[in-house]
Amino acid sequence: MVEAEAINVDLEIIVQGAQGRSKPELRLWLRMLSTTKLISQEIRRRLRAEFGATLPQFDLMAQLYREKDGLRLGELSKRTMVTNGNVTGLVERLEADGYVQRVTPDGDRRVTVAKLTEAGMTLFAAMATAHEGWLQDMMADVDPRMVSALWSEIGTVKTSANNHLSGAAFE
Amino acid sequence: MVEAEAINVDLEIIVQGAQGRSKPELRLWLRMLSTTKLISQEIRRRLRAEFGATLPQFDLMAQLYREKDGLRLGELSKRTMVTNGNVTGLVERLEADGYVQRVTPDGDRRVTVAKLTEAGMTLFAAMATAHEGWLQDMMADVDPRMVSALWSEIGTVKTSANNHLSGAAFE
DNA sequence: CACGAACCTTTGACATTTCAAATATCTGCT
DNA sequence: AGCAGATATTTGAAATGTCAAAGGTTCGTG
Repeated sequence: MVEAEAINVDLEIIVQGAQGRSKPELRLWLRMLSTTKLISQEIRRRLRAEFGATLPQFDLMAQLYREKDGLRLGELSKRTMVTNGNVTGLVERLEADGYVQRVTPDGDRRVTVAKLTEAGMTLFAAMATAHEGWLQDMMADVDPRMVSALWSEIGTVKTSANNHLSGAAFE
Repeated sequence: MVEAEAINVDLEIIVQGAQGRSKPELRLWLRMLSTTKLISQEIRRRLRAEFGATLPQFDLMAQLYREKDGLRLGELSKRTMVTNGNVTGLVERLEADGYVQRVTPDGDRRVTVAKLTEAGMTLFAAMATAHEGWLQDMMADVDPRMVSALWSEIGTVKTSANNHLSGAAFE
């Protein structure tokens, strides 16, 4: 009944829109958005299926994994691009699951530092390996040179966007 | 105290990670993700500030805007890449606000078709114009040729990802 | 026509998300 | 010491998000 190819084609047409009369920047944006959504959802599915974890949890643990001494919640918030209040809940649940530990340093009692536990490190290491594989798999049909080129070009986009944020640039 | 440039640089370093030893596909993915997050958040802020609307609402209305006869909720779900259950609530709220109308066609009573109201069309038209401008603004520092190139290259990535989804490809 | 399979949407349980307001703590200045 | 302002986190309300299960409805076939 339903074939994979038909689905893919539909998705592309659907998200892009039947008409091609939009400005190039808009077209690019819509394609960036649908592509990251597509890949994100696949990663989400696999994280859930294979590790019982969510993508935000994975992201958060990734930051803690490379800072063995832990990070303040505010730092975590910036690095994961997630709001403060959100980090609170994420860390709470990860702590309940035993993957993260919270400590308030003596020097400054306003601060909470989150750190991976042993179990957290073990779990993350496994997830990270799988995660990297999934990405290589999903990008298998993209020429390595294109991967590099894209990395650099998207950097340009990012810088441009960063320089045109409403709150930034001056003040 | 806090300068915009410093923020931007930090963000880049932070999200990318201090070490550059990951596989190119992973690096590209992280950069795609952080860039779309950055732009999404800016669009979200502006939609909220200028129109009191949310990004998912905008996305949903965009689909309805180009299908004047309306769409079934299942279709909406596919096009917005959002789950069925989620669409239910989104449409409910938009209906409560008077921007969308729900109808069950006579032919098939399982189906619900969502349609923009007059107010919905008016609002969306205004948002769409602004939205397109924001994107041109945020991508102002990207060479038009690069915009085109990116559009096409990201298409390759998308196709590749689509062909390597867990559920797709065969069966 | 009846019944089981397929289809479409909703519901319910949770997790994530944002924003704004509230808490708590620290710092600098007088 | 003491207080205003800056910092850091939590909380609360509302929206969005997923998934799985439940509700209806329609369809094909016996």
